[in-house]
Amino acid sequence: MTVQTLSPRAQRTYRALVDAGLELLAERPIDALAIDEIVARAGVAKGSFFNHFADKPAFGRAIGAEIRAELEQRIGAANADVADPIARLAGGMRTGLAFALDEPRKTAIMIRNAGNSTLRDQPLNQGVAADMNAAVATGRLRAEARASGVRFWLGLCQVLMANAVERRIDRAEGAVRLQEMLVLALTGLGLPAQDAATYASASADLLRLGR
Amino acid sequence: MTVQTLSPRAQRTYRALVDAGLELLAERPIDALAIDEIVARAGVAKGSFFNHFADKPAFGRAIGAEIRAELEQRIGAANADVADPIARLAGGMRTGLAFALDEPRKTAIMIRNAGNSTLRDQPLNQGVAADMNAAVATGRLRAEARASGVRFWLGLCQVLMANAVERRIDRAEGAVRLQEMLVLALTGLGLPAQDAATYASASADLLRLGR
DNA sequence: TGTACATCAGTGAACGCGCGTTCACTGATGTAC
DNA sequence: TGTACATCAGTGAACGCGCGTTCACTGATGTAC
Repeated sequence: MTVQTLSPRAQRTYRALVDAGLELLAERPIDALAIDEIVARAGVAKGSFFNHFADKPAFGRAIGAEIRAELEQRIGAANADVADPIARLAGGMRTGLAFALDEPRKTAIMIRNAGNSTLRDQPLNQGVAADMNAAVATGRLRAEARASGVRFWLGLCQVLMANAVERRIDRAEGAVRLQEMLVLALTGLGLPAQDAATYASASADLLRLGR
Repeated sequence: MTVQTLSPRAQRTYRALVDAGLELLAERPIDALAIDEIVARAGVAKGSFFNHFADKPAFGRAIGAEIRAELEQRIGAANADVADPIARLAGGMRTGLAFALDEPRKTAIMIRNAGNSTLRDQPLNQGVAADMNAAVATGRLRAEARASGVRFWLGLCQVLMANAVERRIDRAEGAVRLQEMLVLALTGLGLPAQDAATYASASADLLRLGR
C-alpha cells in the first residue's frame, strides 16, 4: 500500500466519497447501495467515483480498511504505555467499546463486513494473541486459555460492541456492561475474582472518563 | 405462519429451490446471487421461482427461517430431558457446535444473516435467557451473570460456531474446543473450576458420540 | 508579476447488459359422474 | 374403469429498468520562463 500524495482538490473529493460511504454503509450493505446514491450524497459527479476507485468493491475495501486502521490506532494508543498483558487485554476491550460508542456507524460497518471475524492475519487479532500468550506464560491464566483464549476474548469483544451499537447505549450504561463483561471474561480466563474485579472497575472508570 | 399443504409436485419444486439456495448462499450473500443461478441449480424454470416466493428477499427469509427452525429443534431435542439449567446452557453450546460440524453451509448462512445476533425476540436467545435466569436464581452463578450472562454466552456460542465453520474442523477437534470453551465460559459465570471441568468434559464426550 | 502550456481531476451524458419480474401458454394432477 | 372438465403448477420468452462503467470534454491547478 503506497502512500500517494493527492492534490487538495482530489483529497476533498476522496473524502467526500468515503464520508458518504460511511453514512450509507451504516444502513445497508454495499450490494444494496447504488453508486448514484454515493455520489449524490458526496455532491460529486459520477465519473469522479472512478477516478478514485477502480470499481465498487474497491470502494468497500477502502472504507473497511480505513475503519480498521482507525480502531487499531486507537487501541495502540490506549495500550502504548501498558506492559501488563492483562491490562492490555482489558484495554483492548475498553477501547473497542469506546469506539462503538463514539462511532456507532463505523462499528456497524466493521461488524457487518467481518462476519468471519477470527482471521489470524488481522493485526487486531494478532495483538490479542500476543497478550494472551504473554499472560498464559506468566501462569496467571488457566491452561485452557492457551488454545482457546483468543477465540474467547474476541467473541466477547465483538458481542459487546455489536450490542452497544444495536441498543444505542450511552457511555454510563456502557461502563456498567464493560465492567460486568470484564469480570466474567477475566475470571473465565483464570484470574481470581478479586483481581478480575479490580481490573474491571479500573477499566470502567477509564471508559467513564472518555477513554 | 400457516402450514399449507402443497401437492407433491409443488413440494419437489419448493425443495429443489430451497436446496439450491442453501448451496449457493453458503458461498455468497443473496444480493450477489442471480435468480437465474438459483433456478439453474434447482433444475427448474425461472417462472416457478415466483410461484413459490413473492420476491427475492422472501426467498432469503424462508431459507433463514428454515435453518433457524432446524437449529431450534435440535437444541430443544438435546435439552428435552435436562432440568439443570447449567447443563442446558452447556447442551445449547454443544448442539450449536454439532450443528456447525454437521451443517457448515447452513451455519455459514445463519451467521452471515445474523450479524446482529443478540435480538431478544429470537426463541434461541430466549431459551438462553431463561436458563441463565434460573441458574442465577439458585445462586450458582456470580451476580454479573444476571445482566450480562446472556450476551456473554451468546457471544461465545457464536464465535465457537463461526470458527468451526471457517477452519473446517473435525469432530475430535471440535470436542477439544468445546471442552476448553466451556471451562472458560462456566468459570467466568462463577462456577468453581472443578464443576466447570465436569460439565465441560461430559459435554465433550457427548459431542464425540455424535450428539 | 505575467503569459503560455501541460497536466490533473471533475463532469455528466451515453451505453449496454444483467437481472428481477411478468404473463400467456402448456402439461400434469385431481375430481365428478 | 373411463371420459370430460377444472384447477394447479411449471415453462421460458419477453420486458424494461436500474445501475456499473466508459469517455470525450471542460475547467482548475501547477510549472516554465
